[in-house]
Amino acid sequence: MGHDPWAELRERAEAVRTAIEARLGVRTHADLVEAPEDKGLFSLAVFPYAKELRKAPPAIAAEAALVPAPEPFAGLQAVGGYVNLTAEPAAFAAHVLGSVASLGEAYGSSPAQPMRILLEHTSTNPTGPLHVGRARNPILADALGRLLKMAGYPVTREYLVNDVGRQMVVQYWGTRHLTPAQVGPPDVDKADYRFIKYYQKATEIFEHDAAAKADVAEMIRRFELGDVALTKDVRKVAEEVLSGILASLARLGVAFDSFYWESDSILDGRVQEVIERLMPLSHEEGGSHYLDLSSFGLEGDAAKYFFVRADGTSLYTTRDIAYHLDKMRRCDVAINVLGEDQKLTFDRLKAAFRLMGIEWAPETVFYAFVSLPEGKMSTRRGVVVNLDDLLDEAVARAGEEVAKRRPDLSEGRKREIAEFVGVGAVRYNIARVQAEKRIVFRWEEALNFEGNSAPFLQYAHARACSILDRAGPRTTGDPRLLVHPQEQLLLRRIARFPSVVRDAALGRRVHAVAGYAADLAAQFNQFYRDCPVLNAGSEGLRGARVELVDASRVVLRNALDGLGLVAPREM
RNA sequence: GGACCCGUCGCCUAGCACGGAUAGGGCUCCGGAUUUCUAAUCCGGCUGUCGUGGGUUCGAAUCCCACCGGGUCCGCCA
Repeated sequence: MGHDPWAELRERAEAVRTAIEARLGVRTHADLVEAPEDKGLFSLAVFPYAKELRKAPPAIAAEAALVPAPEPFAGLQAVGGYVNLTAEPAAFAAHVLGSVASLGEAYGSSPAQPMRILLEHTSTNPTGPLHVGRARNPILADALGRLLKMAGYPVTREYLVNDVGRQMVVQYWGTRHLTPAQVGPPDVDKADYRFIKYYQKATEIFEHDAAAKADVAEMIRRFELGDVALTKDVRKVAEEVLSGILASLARLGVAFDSFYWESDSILDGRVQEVIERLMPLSHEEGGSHYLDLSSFGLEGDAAKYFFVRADGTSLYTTRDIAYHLDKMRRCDVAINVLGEDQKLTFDRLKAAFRLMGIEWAPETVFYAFVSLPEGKMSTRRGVVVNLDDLLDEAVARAGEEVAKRRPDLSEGRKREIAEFVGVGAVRYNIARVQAEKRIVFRWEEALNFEGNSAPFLQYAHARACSILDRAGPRTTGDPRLLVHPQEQLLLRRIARFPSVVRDAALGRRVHAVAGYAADLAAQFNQFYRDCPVLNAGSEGLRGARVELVDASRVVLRNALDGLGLVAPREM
């Protein structure tokens, strides 16, 4: 029994299609599609054959329906201009549950693939706390990483730490010249909140203090000319802030396998190597150098890719190239998850690679921004919702719900449930939307606990666990008894899971799994309503339903896990 | 100005790369369901010019063209 029952069914259905086309004697090819649920598993629209056969589609469908169909199909039905391939319910149930049983807890995952994937995401500048606008990056990317792993690919999740540049130096200058009293108390006693106060105060001071401004300008100059001690000191500040950011991400369930520090690439000479390599390809303008990318579909300023200033110092573009050359050595496929504001930047990077004669290029997944009803989030204008605030609020709200629903539980247990419900609600609400669609952040939507939400999925999982707890030791059931319409609909969803995961991973479409999971949970709830498990009519049916609930539990758990959500035993 | 992205019930959203059967969900609102496995559930009802106009096709939310509205970018910043 294979790992992917749906793919196997589709393969058999494709063979039926081939047989139909042979019987009709057509050269025209028609596509097999998944059928509407009340019409079978797959269906074939015969309209494309009509022209070649010069016959009416219903007549063609009737002729096509005479072709025999293999197990577990029941046969072909002609309906108008369509031929539908229906499943024989008992055989279908046995087929699906057999597949699940063969993989057990790992059902949904595909065989290991050799292609190494390096997934870079978040990589937000280590100057302060993460806000909700940026939080879409880790939520989306972490789920993508989980789904890729489930689809069989070895994935390394990497954070590019930009501990280089003027912004970092300004912040460092603040920590050296300003006192905690001057910058004021942070909103939260956490490194990312503490250090951003220095950055904010420093930029404020430069507006009216010319001496201070000159001082930091001098520091930036020293930094850019390669002052090693200064570079290392600045990095220490970045490390502190990063620890705060990582703590927030950890609460979301997001972790990294590696970190790439930009300062390292400068100190160990990798950036200098890139400059030397680009020089022969470059044009010079006032002592600085750039690549001309105008033959790659770029126009105007966008076509001038400056990589070294007149004083010989590097630009972020140079370090970007150094970074991606390094990445290229460490993986087969590099995926970067980025805000849509980075689109042109990456077009330029890819063009630069081609100019260098490099065939390889990183792949990009872009997402649109999360904005507030009043407009764009802006740290400078103070119009932001920090990720930590959102999580705190979500968990507090979840806590109220738990207190209402489960007064029987201990305080500690209630807190645990509130945590995964609140955090899950936030993750799900962002993961469920197509990346390229912009999201307007509204509290009432982000904290939705019913309908299409994480708690809805988690609840279905807890329900399944509860039934299994009460069911006691497993008895052998007969899967061929699972012919109730709700059972068949549930089995159909379970069957599709491995394909859904693979398609989502390969298409980099995380939201597809969110939609699938919600659909699965809804169907499980309908099955729950119509099909008693513990009090099923016979031992054989009871055993089979217990097995179906267990299969549902595995799929719900793995779907939740793929989205980075906790699958609770109770809530 | 140019490039790229988005535009589907009152609100949010799926479907669009591979065109097919009455365009699925969720929220809101109204009305129901609990001697049975967790009611964060389920059922019923209301709600749609798929931005607009053309084109291709037996068939268009889906493909093509134009336009409208919104977003993002076009630094020797990162």
